[in-house]
Amino acid sequence: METGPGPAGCGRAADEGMSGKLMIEDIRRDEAPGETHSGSAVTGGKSTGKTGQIRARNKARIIAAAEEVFAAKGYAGATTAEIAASAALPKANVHYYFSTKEAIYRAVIDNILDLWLEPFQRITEDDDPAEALATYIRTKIMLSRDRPLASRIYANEIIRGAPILSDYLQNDLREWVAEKSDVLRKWADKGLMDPVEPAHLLFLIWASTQHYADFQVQAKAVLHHRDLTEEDFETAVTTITRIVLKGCGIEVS
Amino acid sequence: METGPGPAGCGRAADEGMSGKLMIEDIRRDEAPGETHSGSAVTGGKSTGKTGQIRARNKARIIAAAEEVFAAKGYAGATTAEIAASAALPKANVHYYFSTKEAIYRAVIDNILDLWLEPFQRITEDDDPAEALATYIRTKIMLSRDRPLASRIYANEIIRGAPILSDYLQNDLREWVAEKSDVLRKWADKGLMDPVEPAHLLFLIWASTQHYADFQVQAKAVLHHRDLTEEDFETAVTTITRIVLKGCGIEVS
DNA sequence: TCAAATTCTGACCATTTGGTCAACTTTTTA
DNA sequence: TAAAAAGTTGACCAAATGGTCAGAATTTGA
Repeated sequence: METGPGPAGCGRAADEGMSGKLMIEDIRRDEAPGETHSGSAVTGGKSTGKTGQIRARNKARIIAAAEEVFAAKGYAGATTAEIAASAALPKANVHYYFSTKEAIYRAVIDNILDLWLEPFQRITEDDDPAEALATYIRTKIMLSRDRPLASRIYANEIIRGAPILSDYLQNDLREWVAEKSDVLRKWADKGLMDPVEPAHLLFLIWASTQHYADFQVQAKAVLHHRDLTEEDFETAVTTITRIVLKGCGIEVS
Repeated sequence: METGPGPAGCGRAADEGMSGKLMIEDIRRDEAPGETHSGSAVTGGKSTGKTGQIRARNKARIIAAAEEVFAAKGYAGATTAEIAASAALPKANVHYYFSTKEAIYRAVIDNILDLWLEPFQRITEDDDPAEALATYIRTKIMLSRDRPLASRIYANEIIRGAPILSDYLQNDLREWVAEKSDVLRKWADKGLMDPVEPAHLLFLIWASTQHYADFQVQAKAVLHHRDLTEEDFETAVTTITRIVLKGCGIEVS
């Protein structure tokens, strides 16, 4: 029997001060011994207080290292030893900051979520559809370019059935999609675009943009055997944007 | 150090008679003891000859069971014990047919590849763009509906960097995409569609159709908490088809 | 400056896991 | 029908892995 991250549950974290940037309930749970410092897992960076300096720095290092390992090997395939090695820390030291492998994983995922929804939030009814969608698509592609590991980890989590993100999917994401769907419907009502099934349009955009991170080796192999270039990403933006806008009957002003 | 499937290499299999349906080089490699029977791993099914009856049946059972486990847990997360349990066979019996976990995995992947490229091959220059693309999109969505596990395993393999499929990506897939790109360009030349970057268009179609298998829990959570219905898939087909065709400036006759 | 708090780490351990094996049973073949 | 071939399986093993811990080293605060 797999020991993996228990099927959701996500006990609310009553822990550290986590700069409340995030409305999403904090996935984080059991950390290490005496957590009494300031600054979030990574965001905090150089933190403010004098204490927790080392702590914040090391946790960030571990999370960064873990991101690489989890992205390449998946949850089960990642070993704490490899994460430790990648962070250039003794394994026991890693366990000083994160009591379990799952805790590391949660921290990594937690870290990714802001990144994921922020560009999404910016779309509002008053925006110009063409510009709003174009910007959204571009932002998503750039995220695939700049944070491919984050994208892969997210993809992996969802493919596995979202063992620790099911709460997030069913609450936060669901709600936000409902909101944005409203926006899209309003645009359609105003005659600014065709009445396209909103959620499915969003799926199409997510899928086709994240593809460049998740399926990077495939794109690479198919396009020219070499690493994707700036130009590739630019072409991706152009192609997807054009198809989506024209496909939805959106006039480009 | 991970023991995972070695980075490609894919030694050509000189083994069993594999009904040569597939041009793709057989991934399969080390099987069990005395392989001298007929019928492919699964396709063969009830096979023809008298011998190999049990063998074919059991291998198919193991592969089917393994598909479930690999899809849910990923390569590393899957255990031979769980695969055996899922196939309702003793672990030692599984190892009688497949000497290693990697061998099982290769058989599973091998089995998926036909499935993957067959609908793709049907697109030719003489087809009507609208109809050809519509059919392709529909077929892909139906594949996501009917074989979600296969899709997830493939996605997982690519996300991990295609450790055993890199040969396939760089040869077969690459070549086929080049061919189909030609078709798309010809269509554009004939004025049947806009000159869209072919490979990126294909990426968009692949990504947005496979999304319904790979990100099924997400789609489920976002749409209505329940399993995707026939109608959901139908809406997906309609939405994607409309956007792609209109977006590429393809007239629907 | 010195005690308390925090951080660091090598050694260690229980469990899991992929894989082996020899004895046994069933099926095939002649 | 009997020997050969194929299939079955419980018991076992070495390696890998997540996690613990006690003591040493360093940093912090008064």
